[in-house]
Parts: sequence; C-alpha cells; structure tokens
Amino acid sequence: MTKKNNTAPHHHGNLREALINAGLELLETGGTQALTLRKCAALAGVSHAAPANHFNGLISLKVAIMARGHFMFTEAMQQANAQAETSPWNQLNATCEAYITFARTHKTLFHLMFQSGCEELEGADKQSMSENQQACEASYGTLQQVCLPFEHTGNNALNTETMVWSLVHGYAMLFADKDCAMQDVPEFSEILPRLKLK
Amino acid sequence: MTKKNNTAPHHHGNLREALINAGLELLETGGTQALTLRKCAALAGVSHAAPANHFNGLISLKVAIMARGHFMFTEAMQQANAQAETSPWNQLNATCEAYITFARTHKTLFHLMFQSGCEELEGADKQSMSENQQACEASYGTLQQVCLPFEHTGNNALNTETMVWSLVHGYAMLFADKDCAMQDVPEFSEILPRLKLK
DNA sequence: AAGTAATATTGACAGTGTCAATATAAGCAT
DNA sequence: ATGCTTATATTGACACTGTCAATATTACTT
Repeated sequence: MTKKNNTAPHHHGNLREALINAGLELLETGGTQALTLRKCAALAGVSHAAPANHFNGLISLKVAIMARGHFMFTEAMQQANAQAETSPWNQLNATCEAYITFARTHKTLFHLMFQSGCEELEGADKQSMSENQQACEASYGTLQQVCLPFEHTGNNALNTETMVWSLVHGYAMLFADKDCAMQDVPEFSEILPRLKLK
Repeated sequence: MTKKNNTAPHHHGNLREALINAGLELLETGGTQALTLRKCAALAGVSHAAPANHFNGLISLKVAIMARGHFMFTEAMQQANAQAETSPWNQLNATCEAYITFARTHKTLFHLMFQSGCEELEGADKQSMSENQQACEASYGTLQQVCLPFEHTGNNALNTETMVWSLVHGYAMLFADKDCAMQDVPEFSEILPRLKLK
C-alpha cells in the first residue's frame, strides 16, 4: 500500500493535489460560490464522484485548501521577513504588511482560511485536519517570532502576540477590499506604531 | 400601492420580515449551511418560491439578514454604553466588550455580517442593500462616537477609530470561539490599555 | 500469474436556487 | 357593489450540487 515517492501511482497521478489546485483556482477566479466538488473534479479531468476517494466530502477538500492557504501565507510572511532589515521593528512591520497584502491578493482564500468556526469543520478527515493544524501553527509561529523581541517588563509574550495579531487581522479583514470601506482608511503603518510595544 | 401601516396587507401578512426572522433562526440553530431560501419559506409557512416576490434571490435575503444583524449589534453596543460609567475610557471599554460578546453570542450571524466581500453582495436588491448600508453606518457610528474623546494632538479621529476597530474586530474574529484557540487567550481588557490613545 | 486493495466510473437520489406560467387576493376606479 | 389592475403566492420544471451504492478498472503484492 505504501506509495513509491516519485512516480505517479494510480489512474490520475495524484488526484488529491490536483483537486486542491483546482479548488484554489476556482476560488481565485470564481469566488466562494465556484468552489464545488464537481467543478474541481471536472477541472482535474476526473468523474464527479472521484474526489470521494481522497476527501471525506466537500468539507475535507475545503480544509485541505485552507491548509495550503496557510502554507502560502507563511511563505509570504517569511519572504517579507527575509527581505526586511533585521531590526525587530522592521521585521514586525514587514510581517504585518505581508499579512495584509496576502489578504488583499488572495481575498477569497483568506476568508476561507479564517471564516470557519470549529464546528463547521467537523467531519473533515484526519489528514486534512492535521495538515491544516500544522499549517496554522506555522503561520502563527511566524507572527509569534517577530513579536518575541518585544517581550519586556510587564508585557508577556502572549499578550503582545495577541494584541498584534488582533490588530493586523482585524485591519486585514475589514479593509481587504478598499471598495467596501466607508471612508478612506489610514495605512497600517500609521497604526502599528500606536501600540505600546516596549 | 401604498400599504396601510398597521394591518397585514396581503396573503401572508408581511412575508419579508417573516423570512428574515426565519433566516435568523435557521442561522442560529443550524449554522450557515442551514440558511436556505426553501427552509426559510417552509419556516414561514409559504411555498418554496414565495420569497422571490420579496428578495431578488438568496443573496438579497442574506443582505437583509446582515442589516438586521447590524441593528442588533448597534443596540447591544449602545445598551452597554448606557450602563457603563460615562468616562471616555469606560465607554470605550464597555463598547468593545459588547462587540466581543455579540460576536460570541451570535457567532454565525456575526460571521455573515462581516465575511462577505463587496462583489459577493452584488445582485442584491436595492432595499436590502440600503438597509444594510444604513445599519452598517449605525454600528460603525457607535464605535466612532466612543473613540471621539481620544482625538488629541497628532492623533486624528480617523486614525484612532481605525486602530480601535481593527483591534477589537480582529480579536472578536479570531477568538470568538475559544475552542478554536491554540492557547489560552488573554482578556481583551488586558490588551486595550496597550493602545496609545491620548 | 493471480489475488487483493486502491482508485475511478456510472447511475441514482434528495436538496438547492431560479425561472416561467398560473392562480389568488388586495386595492382602486368607475 | 362591480370590474380592472397590480401585488402576492403557488405549482411545476430545470440545472446544479453533495452524497451514496454498485460496478469497473488499475496498481501493487504475493
């Protein structure tokens, strides 16, 4: 039963990844409505019921896509870190900017990644859930690391993380599409310095 | 065509409100999945296609429900204001607590109210859209007012509003269900004081 | 080479949003 | 009051969706 690593094992190749890719594409082009098991199957060139062999229903595919989203998210933030100057504040600022840029660039995916409450995800299979949990921890870990230098007297790390995460996440959620904003919104770089960090 | 104000005008009475109520009930009991035109119609005791006379499709019903949600939201924040001490900081704190409590109490509705990007809402009818816009402005206005006293040298009001809104909204979105949190989350009252407000 | 497990297909079913055609009832003019 | 017009509700249909059971096909193991 153990798959050989490199070669395509079965009928399709590896359908699981293909379906996730198809789902990502549908999500970005057609919005949440377009993310459909049957459309994914069609895009991957298989029959409408083929996904059932890899995902325990639509919810599992969604969770798997969320996992992929969090990996992309982590990569984006880490790349921003790598390119930013190494001072703690520059690292934090670059990470937040990447956070917001990701939300703007992958609006639908970002919403999917964060919209779902816990109980909505029940029923997803173990593999998807595990992948998603790992990916979530990776993305949160990135933010956590850039917050760490700001741990000081009276400000424990958890408190600072939570504050920064809430601020950047709220900003990203509320103002990801500028068209929706009721008025002109100040840049995040004007807001972040108003946290008491040190 | 003008309706008399008090008496039920037609077959059902006023089906529009009944459908919104049904939608709210379905949302709270059965989650996002349960919000369905046909289920709303059944709950209101009409045929499956009756809603078409009041809503331009499912999206319009959703927008109307979002509007109702924002009205409830505004009421909750204003009630908290009324009960809190009148100092600016107490007012702000109470409003934020009410914000978070609403997100926790009406989790699914809260997500619906804020999840949808602009373009997903396209196609909703004018009445629903107008109601929702008014309700959004009302709820934002409440937050805006409690931020106003903190306008000071160098901090314009818009900047402060945006900061506070982002922080409380991010916190509410991320930690509305504690079960999902990766770790224990500090109370919001420990975070709010770390904004540079004055 | 044969057998077994994994994978994909086909067909079916209930549920969904939406549309067109029809029926019913309310409000208004005469 | 009577008839007309408009608003509202019903019925039936259609395509699309997720999901399941039965079957077929392929890959891996022995």
